[in-house]
Amino acid sequence: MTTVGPTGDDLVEMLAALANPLRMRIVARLADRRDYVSHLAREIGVSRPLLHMHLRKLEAAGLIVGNLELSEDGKAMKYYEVTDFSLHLTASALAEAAKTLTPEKGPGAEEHS
Amino acid sequence: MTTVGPTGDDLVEMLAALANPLRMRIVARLADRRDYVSHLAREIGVSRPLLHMHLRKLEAAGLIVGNLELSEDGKAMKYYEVTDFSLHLTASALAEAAKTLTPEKGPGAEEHS
DNA sequence: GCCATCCGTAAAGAAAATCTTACACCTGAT
DNA sequence: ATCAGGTGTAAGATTTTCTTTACGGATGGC
Repeated sequence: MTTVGPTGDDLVEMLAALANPLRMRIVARLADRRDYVSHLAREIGVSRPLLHMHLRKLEAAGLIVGNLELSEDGKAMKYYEVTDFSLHLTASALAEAAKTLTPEKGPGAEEHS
Repeated sequence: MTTVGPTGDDLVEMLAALANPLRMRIVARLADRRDYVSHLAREIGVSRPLLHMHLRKLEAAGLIVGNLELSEDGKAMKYYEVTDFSLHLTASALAEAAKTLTPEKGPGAEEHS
């Protein structure tokens, strides 16, 4: 059985994206229905710049996707929606992912010539 | 179907604990076999105080547990091992968890008497 | 006594994440 | 022209997380 899943680094990024109350709420809202930035900001009660930042992080992790659309009255609106992610986290799954983590930036242990 | 799972806040804590390369490696090691602090620190190549801090975070999240034991030669050694956690992360699972998140510390929206 | 192993923590510095405020741009309606 | 609504981003203050360095205490063997 080789489910492959995301690399260790990608997994860390996804987990980091979800490990925040505000972002968890954002995902929850978008899971119910897609929405555009300004409206979502009002719904959740956050400033637009702040929401923008969190959306970027969620999108970078591949948990949501946004695309710019034009409303009938010509306004440019960016709609976000969740992707079909599904992560099963167990100790062994983590062990598997850990194998593909970028090696830590050590103090440059000298490689002999 | 009511799988209940952890509360939103607990889930955030667990995800935050796992969303770190070093801690992911720690869990990976402990998933293979339990170990005590000093040895684990040498294996992973980290200072003991640093490892200690990460272990605390993982334990606080309920992902690992440690207990102090006495080796034959009388040394006190703290052994850590992983717990049987299992988290299934999907958009709807997140939406469910988000319902039990602690309300944000708002600027104290006045409660009318 | 002195050294080696184990345990822990406190204090201070470096780095990263979070949040606010302010700005700039575009479109349609008044 | 001005306003209302949408978009985005940049700079700075604040907070949290990560990391190092320096301590302290306990045990057993030389």
